[in-house]
Amino acid sequence: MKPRSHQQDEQHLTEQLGATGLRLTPQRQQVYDVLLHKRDHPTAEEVFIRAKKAMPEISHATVYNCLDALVKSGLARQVTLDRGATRYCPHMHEHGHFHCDACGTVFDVDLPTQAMPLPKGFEAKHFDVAIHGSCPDCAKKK
Amino acid sequence: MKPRSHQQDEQHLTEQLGATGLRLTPQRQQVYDVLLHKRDHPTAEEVFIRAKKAMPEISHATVYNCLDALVKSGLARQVTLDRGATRYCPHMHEHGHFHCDACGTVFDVDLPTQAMPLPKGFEAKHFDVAIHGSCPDCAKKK
DNA sequence: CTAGGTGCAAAAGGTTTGCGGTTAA
DNA sequence: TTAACCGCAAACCTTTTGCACCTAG
Repeated sequence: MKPRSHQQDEQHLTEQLGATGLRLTPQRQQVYDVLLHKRDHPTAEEVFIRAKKAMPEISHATVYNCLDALVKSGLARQVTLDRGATRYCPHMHEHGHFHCDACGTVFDVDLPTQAMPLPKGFEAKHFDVAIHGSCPDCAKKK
Repeated sequence: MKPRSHQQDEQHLTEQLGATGLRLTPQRQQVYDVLLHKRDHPTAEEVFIRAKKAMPEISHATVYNCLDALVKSGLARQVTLDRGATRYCPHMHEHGHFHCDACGTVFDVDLPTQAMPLPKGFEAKHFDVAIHGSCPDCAKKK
């Protein structure tokens, strides 16, 4: 995956929102920037905290609204790893998430989901794969 | 997978709880019965409602406690399909869940998780695979 | 006797909603 | 002008916790 330039990100954001009938607002731009800047699968609360640094008046409700707008526009994805808060990921191609039980880090992993055989008649639209275990660093330390 | 008889289920329950240092109580037995009886991946609330029919004095807290006990003893599994309530499944071999977006039904599906290639150094303990799409019936109706 | 289990009610996350006010097309 | 959006606060839903009582080992 080739990284997009900042300008391209900006344009992509406007286009994708527009195609969904949504406006580009400073808040949505800010929330998207937060997601792109550090791709560590933050929760809505973490996005809120980071966005608040650049935009102190932003509210929880707006962060949720913006994240929803990004998800609806195909610019971000919700990631559910456990019963805790939903995490967000701006990495849009089909992939899974590896969660290290020891250090808590979430890694993006490519997975051959097309190769997963389903019983006859089932039509899959989206695979949500969460893998729990130890990341290389933590596996070594054990 | 060959189904266990009622008596075998009972014995299995006692053994597995015992091995985890937990007691067999009427409530835990009841909750386990609910899970075994209709394997439709109920939420804790649904388990509560069903258990309450046979045991009207049972409480929410106890249902959560019992479900935890079953999970800890390896008799049931938590299933997370969306941001909604956690579902429970007494089907213990490694498998995934197919969620039909149209009718809401959850299907157990066998998956070759061993075949999923992970980057070097990662050690997987558990795969949590949720697939969203249309089940055969709903796919036909479209 | 004492550790574990139960039921109740209150609290604790995480997320959504209602509403008055603001802004962009 | 009007539909979309914002911020705030309250509501909501799911799950956890504190506590008094009970029961099995």
